[in-house]
Amino acid sequence: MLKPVRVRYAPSPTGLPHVGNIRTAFFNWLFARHSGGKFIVRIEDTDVARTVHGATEGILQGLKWLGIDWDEGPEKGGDFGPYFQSQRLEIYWRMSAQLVERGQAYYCHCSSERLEQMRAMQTANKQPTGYDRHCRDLGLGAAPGAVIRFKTPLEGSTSLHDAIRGDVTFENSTLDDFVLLKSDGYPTYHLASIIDDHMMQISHVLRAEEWLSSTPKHLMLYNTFGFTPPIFAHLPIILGNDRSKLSKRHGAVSILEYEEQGYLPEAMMNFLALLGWSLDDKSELFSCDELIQNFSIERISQTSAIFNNDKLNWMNGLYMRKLAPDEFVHRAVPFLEKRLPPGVSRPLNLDYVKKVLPLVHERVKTLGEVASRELTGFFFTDEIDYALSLLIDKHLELQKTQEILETASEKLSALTLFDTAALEALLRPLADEMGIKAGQLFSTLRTAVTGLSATPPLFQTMEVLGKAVCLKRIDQAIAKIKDLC
RNA sequence: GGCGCAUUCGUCUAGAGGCCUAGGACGCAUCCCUCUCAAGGAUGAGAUCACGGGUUCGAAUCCCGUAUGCGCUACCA
Repeated sequence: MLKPVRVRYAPSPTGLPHVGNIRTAFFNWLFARHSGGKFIVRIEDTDVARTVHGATEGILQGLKWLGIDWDEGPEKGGDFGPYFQSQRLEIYWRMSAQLVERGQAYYCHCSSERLEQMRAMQTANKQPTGYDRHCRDLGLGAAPGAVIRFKTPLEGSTSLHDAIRGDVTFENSTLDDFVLLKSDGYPTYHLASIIDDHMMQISHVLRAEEWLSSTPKHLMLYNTFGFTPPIFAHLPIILGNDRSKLSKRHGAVSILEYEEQGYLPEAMMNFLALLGWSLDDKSELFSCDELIQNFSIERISQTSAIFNNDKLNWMNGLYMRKLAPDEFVHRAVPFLEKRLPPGVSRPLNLDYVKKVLPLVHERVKTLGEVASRELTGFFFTDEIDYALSLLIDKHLELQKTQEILETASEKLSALTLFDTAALEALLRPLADEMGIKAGQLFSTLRTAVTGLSATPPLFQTMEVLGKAVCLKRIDQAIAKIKDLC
């Protein structure tokens, strides 16, 4: 009979939720949802020294932001708790003591100094590093500073069948007597995860490839405890653009940073899914439901993937453009409120914002950009600042530019209805009348009114800015030219 | 040093012996659209499938070796 699917995401709270880490969580979640199983979150807070305050909250927030919910775990409980390993210490003590009693593990009194020296010697002699089993047969008892080590078989080999990589075999002789219980009373990953995975009835372990090498240790433990091991699937690692493991120096690595920058969770989800998984040779865009429906371990790739920010940006832009106008406004407003310069009065005028945002909707790659100086700054700040050279068309004289602005100002003031249609009807012929190209007129006005050379369409921009602001800025541009003379 | 995993366009990938003169996507280039920027449309450049041997009538696909990359080699996970 097939065991019900129960998978877990077991982060250790030692920092912000890394995208690679979250991707592992995501694949576990997809697999659980696809197969109607349970997704469990278990916090592996066994490294007291490296534990970062607030890290658990950050990890959970990252999951929530993406829409990854869990069936058992922190904030939720469940029938197999507690879901923090720091609250399960008695279990690990009992289990490791049991192994010592049975002669399958032993107390080791070696000091860290001795261990360091030993390792230094081994490295110097180009010997494989590893514990020399000094205490293995000494029959030592518990003592302050002692650890419990596993009695790794000296001979034979351990094989596993990985769902992604196939059969992998390790010679037992290459494995040392690893620590199960540390001297501070906390278990190592090896001990704790095996016990918990068993007790929580985990059916499949999908974890990052860096764990592949220690899987034989885990298998040995399953074996000596008499537990049935789960199915293992070791996921490819996510790399930075220089092919090394993705880390801080590659830029944003925390899922929370992406949230702050204004990436859409649905886009991030789609992008992450494609990092190590694919459906076929065509499909790229998947909704969450489609991912759940189509996900399978068999289609996970074996090769590590570089996190390609360009593609993420493209995909995010795509999802942004697919947002209904109202939805876009709804999601963008918080970013505007937060990121616009302090000089802009709050709360923002929502009616005005609703007119501005459609103009940048298809131009923006992230929600955060919505508040960028280049894109919308001129809509919100009173003063715009730009170099005079930007105002003067390459093919026009300073004098001519001034003339253009003055004429435009005059005509514009006479306009009663200041909307896109009226502006176009007025300005297009004006270029002809003045003997210049429409593009020259428009770009001169664009700079005067926005301070930028690239903006949304001029007439719409001017309509949103309004007659008063446009005239004021054109006059300021004229003054700017006069100042120079 | 030891052990393990991997190796298809710059990047993400399709490919499970003949459908591959290797397909898609991002990025890039050119053109179209156009008041600028985007968006959109079209076209194109870009991979002797890491290399070398086999197996086979036939290999990107199977086997072996080499190289390279990555991971592990902690009282970290």
